Amino acid sequence: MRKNRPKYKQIIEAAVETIADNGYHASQVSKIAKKAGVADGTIYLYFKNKEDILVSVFEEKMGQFIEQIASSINDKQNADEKLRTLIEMHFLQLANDHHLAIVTQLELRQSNSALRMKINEVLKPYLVVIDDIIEEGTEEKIFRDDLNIPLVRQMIFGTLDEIVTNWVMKEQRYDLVKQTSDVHTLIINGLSVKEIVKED
Amino acid sequence: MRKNRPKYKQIIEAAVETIADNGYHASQVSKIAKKAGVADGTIYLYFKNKEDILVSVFEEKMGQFIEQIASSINDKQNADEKLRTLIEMHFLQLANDHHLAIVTQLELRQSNSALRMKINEVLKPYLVVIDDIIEEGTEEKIFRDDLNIPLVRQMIFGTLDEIVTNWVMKEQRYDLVKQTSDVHTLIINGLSVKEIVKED
Amino acid sequence: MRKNRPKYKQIIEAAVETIADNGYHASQVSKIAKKAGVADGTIYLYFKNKEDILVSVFEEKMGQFIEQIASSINDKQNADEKLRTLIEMHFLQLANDHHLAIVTQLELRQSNSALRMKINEVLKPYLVVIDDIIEEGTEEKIFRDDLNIPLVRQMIFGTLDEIVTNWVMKEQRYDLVKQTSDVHTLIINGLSVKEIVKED
Amino acid sequence: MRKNRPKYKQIIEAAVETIADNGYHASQVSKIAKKAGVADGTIYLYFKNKEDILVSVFEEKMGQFIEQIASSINDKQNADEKLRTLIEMHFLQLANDHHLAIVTQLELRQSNSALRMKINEVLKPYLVVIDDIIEEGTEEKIFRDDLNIPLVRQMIFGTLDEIVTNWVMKEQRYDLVKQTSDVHTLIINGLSVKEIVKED
DNA sequence: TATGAATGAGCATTCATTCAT
DNA sequence: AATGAATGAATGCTCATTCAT
Repeated sequence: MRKNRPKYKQIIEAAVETIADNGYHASQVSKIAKKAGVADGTIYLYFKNKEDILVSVFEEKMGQFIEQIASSINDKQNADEKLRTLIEMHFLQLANDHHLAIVTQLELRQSNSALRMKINEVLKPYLVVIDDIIEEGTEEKIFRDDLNIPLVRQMIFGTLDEIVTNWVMKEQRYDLVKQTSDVHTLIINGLSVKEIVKED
Repeated sequence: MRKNRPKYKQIIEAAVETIADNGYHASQVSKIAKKAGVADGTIYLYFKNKEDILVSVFEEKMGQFIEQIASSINDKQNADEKLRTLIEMHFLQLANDHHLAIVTQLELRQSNSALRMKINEVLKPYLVVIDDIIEEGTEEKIFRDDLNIPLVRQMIFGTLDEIVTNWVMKEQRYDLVKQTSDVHTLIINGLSVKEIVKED
Repeated sequence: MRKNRPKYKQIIEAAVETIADNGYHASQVSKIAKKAGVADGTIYLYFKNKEDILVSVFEEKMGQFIEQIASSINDKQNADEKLRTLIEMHFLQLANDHHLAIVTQLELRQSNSALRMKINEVLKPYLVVIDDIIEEGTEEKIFRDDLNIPLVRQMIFGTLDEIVTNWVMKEQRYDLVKQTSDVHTLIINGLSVKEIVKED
Repeated sequence: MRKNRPKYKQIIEAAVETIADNGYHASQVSKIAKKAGVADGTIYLYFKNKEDILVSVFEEKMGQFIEQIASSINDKQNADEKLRTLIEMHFLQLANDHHLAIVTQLELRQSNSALRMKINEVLKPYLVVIDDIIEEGTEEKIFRDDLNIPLVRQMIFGTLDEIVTNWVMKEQRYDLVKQTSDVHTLIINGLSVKEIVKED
């Protein structure tokens, strides 16, 4: 299988680096090939075309990303803990791979709609993970039972995504992972003053 | 001032339509010129280059967008009402202008990072409006006083943005404005079950 | 009309020269543009694509070629004279334009089938001219009345074409036009010994 | 000798089929190798390069073609009969091998001039056969004694070639061999009305 | 102001050929 | 003898921008 051959991974890694360093539009196939240490033509033994490289980058990296999160969540006891872990792992993984963060948050968004449709497909399993947590929380009576699940999912994903994008655009100058707790609280409790409510 | 000359607005409108109809990458300067009813060269009497057209589109349209929201908020009594109004107006304006929604949520994101930085500049006044609401809510003791304001702003903006993008990608098949209340509740109260707390 | 603008003809001439000098496959668009003294992009203001340049070369040159022959034939008195004139003009014109001879006899034949179909279309009027002569000769009782016209036309065209091609491949080292009379006699009388018949 | 090894012939046959099915330009070496059931690299154990494959195709096929004609002619009594047989065999063989007809009349002509020079070399023995018939006819006083032999040969070959090419381009929809008699008469007697001559 | 013809830099992809196994 | 993965040179076309009119 082509995906197991060493050059496949070499090219994927080279693509991430090239895009992170030069930006999406300046990442010619020849540049990726050079960084991967293969000939231009070799690229086409492993990928159908340039778009296929980019989709594969996303598939490989996001596949790991999502698996990592899914497995970290597995041994958590309740939806609240799972949500906290999801946030933390989301931040942690991108904080640990600066190249990947730049590529996913900034560069790959410049792709045309066809490519972005494919990227959305790759993201679907992540959205399912989020949906499952919401449902579990509702069953555990930790979350409200009248939640509009797609909407909640969009809130969670939109929040995390925007936070990471801001962090990347601020050139990653602060600690992303440290925000986990605040973000978790915001999503769970919202802006309102709970204590006031409790004191009723 | 160039912005008051009739052709300036003609070109801006032509750009929005062209991008909405053809997509970002298929919107050549010549196509925009044709739709605006001017010669290609004329474009360059009003705009420095193609990027300048796109930034100006965003400035003009977002300027109105933000003003509209800011003025709607003005006569609301408290931060909670203001936030609800902001959400509603955000949704309402994009729901009322399909072209604009496609352009801002999908097409303009395909621009390179340099252009996106400039677009972020244009968005700043909107972010200030959000920040002000958060501060006001804190002062009114409606919101918690330990809120991390940039984080909250990112949550609010990221949530709204993601919701609108999903709606555009689902081809605007459902009523966006009807989601206002749910989104407002989510942001104010989060996912947690308040009633249990109240029943203490 | 684009065909009357001076650059159109410049490019056509440059294409003929370039192909004659470098051969069909080594005639890049950029080379043609350079010889025409225009930018590469200018080519595409006058021609749809590379194939369109080549078809146009053939159309222009063959158009003149055929017209020249047709008009020379006009004032000839009978089919025999017309045939002789056709042969002479066919040879004369190619003998007078070495570049054109190389291009039509050798280089343009390397084009793919799609292009050659179009080239055949351009040749059709020439074939009609030949057919008309054959019919006229039959009516004048100069030619036999049982002639298979398409076959005769193929004989005449095939003969002339093969003779010119041989001459081009022999690097045009002998006088092509001088062959007119021999060729004419061959086509009119064939190989057989007429005198024997006459002696009856 | 390489030509006797079984893979040599396999590759030749695969090349003819591939070219007939896909056209000259779409007949990559890898496609020929696949159809021949050998690895790409194996081709280069039997042929110097791609051009060598094509020349060899022509050599093999034309060798048989010419031999067939030469031997059929052998037992004919006079030049007239020999010429008729040559025409008939030329048509018959191509009519019997549609693949070969397409390859020789259309596809192989798309090769560059260098290859066509080599192909012409292969054809030389055929031209000699034609020359011999002409000379014999002259000696037998069947043909005129003032014939320009190269010219006559070009007429004969050009005529046959053009007729076959037309037949292939008309998708071989009529009976080529049935034309033998007409073509023979045309070449021997030309267009002219013999009876007029006789009346002298 | 306005025009629009002209410019020319930039790049994904194919495929004949090689060579380590 | 045979393989087939790897190579890398080579090119048509687009489109943002300019500038003579």
